[in-house]
Amino acid sequence: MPPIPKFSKEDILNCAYEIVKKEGFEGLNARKIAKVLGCSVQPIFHNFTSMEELNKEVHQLIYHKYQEYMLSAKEKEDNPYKQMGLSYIKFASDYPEFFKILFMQKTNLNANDFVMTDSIGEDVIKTGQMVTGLSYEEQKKFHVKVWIFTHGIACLVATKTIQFTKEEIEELLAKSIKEMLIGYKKEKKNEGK
Amino acid sequence: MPPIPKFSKEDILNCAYEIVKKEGFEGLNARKIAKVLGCSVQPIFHNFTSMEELNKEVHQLIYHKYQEYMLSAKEKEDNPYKQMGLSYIKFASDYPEFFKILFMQKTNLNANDFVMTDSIGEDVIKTGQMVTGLSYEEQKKFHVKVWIFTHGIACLVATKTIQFTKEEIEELLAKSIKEMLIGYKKEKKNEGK
DNA sequence: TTAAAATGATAACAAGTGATATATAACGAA
DNA sequence: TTCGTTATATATCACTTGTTATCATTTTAA
Repeated sequence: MPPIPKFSKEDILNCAYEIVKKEGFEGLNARKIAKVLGCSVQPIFHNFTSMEELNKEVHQLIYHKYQEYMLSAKEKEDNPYKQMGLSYIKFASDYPEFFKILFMQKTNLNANDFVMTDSIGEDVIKTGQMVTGLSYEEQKKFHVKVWIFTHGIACLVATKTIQFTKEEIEELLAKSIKEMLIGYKKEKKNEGK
Repeated sequence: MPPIPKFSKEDILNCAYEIVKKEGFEGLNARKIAKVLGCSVQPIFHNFTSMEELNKEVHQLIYHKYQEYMLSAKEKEDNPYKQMGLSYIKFASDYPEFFKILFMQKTNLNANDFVMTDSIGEDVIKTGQMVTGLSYEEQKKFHVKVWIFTHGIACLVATKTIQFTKEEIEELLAKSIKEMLIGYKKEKKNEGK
């Protein structure tokens, strides 16, 4: 009995997602979605009870995109630990607005979602151990330092403060981690004395 | 002939500064300033041609506050290079909203203001050399890595993703830089071979 | 063909914000 | 004291954005 919908919930979500990708949530509002889709605001408020609800669903899409990047890295044959850092930075480079939303605008909330927390699962530490040869506890400590460094690069990339090529970043990260590991081991040895 | 002004330009600027300190520019508008000062919006638009102009002046105050932190570090007797990193992080901790405004929200503009650029003056490199004993060119390269790490911590502090004590941060930074330096030197030696 | 159902367009309301027109009052020079 | 100057309050306009009321239209079961 009802007419065939012209604008599905998915259409609207995708449209909103693209807007946020370019302009962040600041650039998102009901009328802009409508304009891009070529409709009125009605289909939006038909499919979502409020803009807040729509924002939440877009936020989930963004988080899924992030997870996609990190999962693909984890599954790589060649040094998945290193790949995760590179993926984190690549995400910041490919989707700077998303990166800012997820990791640069929080104040208190969602501490659980942080890369440090959600990437520090047993498997990540073990993956790291394969590279470093450190004990589990040592790897945990070292991991924090590596992630701080990686996060630093990613933040600079997301804000376009530095504009390194993929190759430059790869070299910078690889070299730095290597050096950090050498220093870490050396200092550990000294402590033992 | 004119009545004595009740609300000076300075009053208004200070009030705006305090609001931005707590809530960022998102929380700043003419009516809120007026409410806090206990006046109408007239004194504001009397002293400033537009909110945009007021925002710019607040932005300058914020940048001055940042410079204050960095200058005080530079002047310290004890390891000014290390103090600069700590000051950068302390600024992020004391004024998270200011830090976000200056270093976490840029897209293209103000690349000149970046810590990497404006802290990489000759004196900073030389200050660093006193600690590391590296050559000028080497110190420059090493400096970038140290600042990326420092920036990483500062970003995490500003977003309250990590809530380390001053002592924990001091130890983390000092240890990490020490390790990075050891690794850097070691790798340099290997390259020489 | 008709009617129920609900999609979508139009228009409008409400709240928030920048900005301004107007009136008032304070202040000091004359 | 009077008057010109101008700081301030009040009220208002303009615009943006979330949201909704109203109505026309579409679609299909009967």
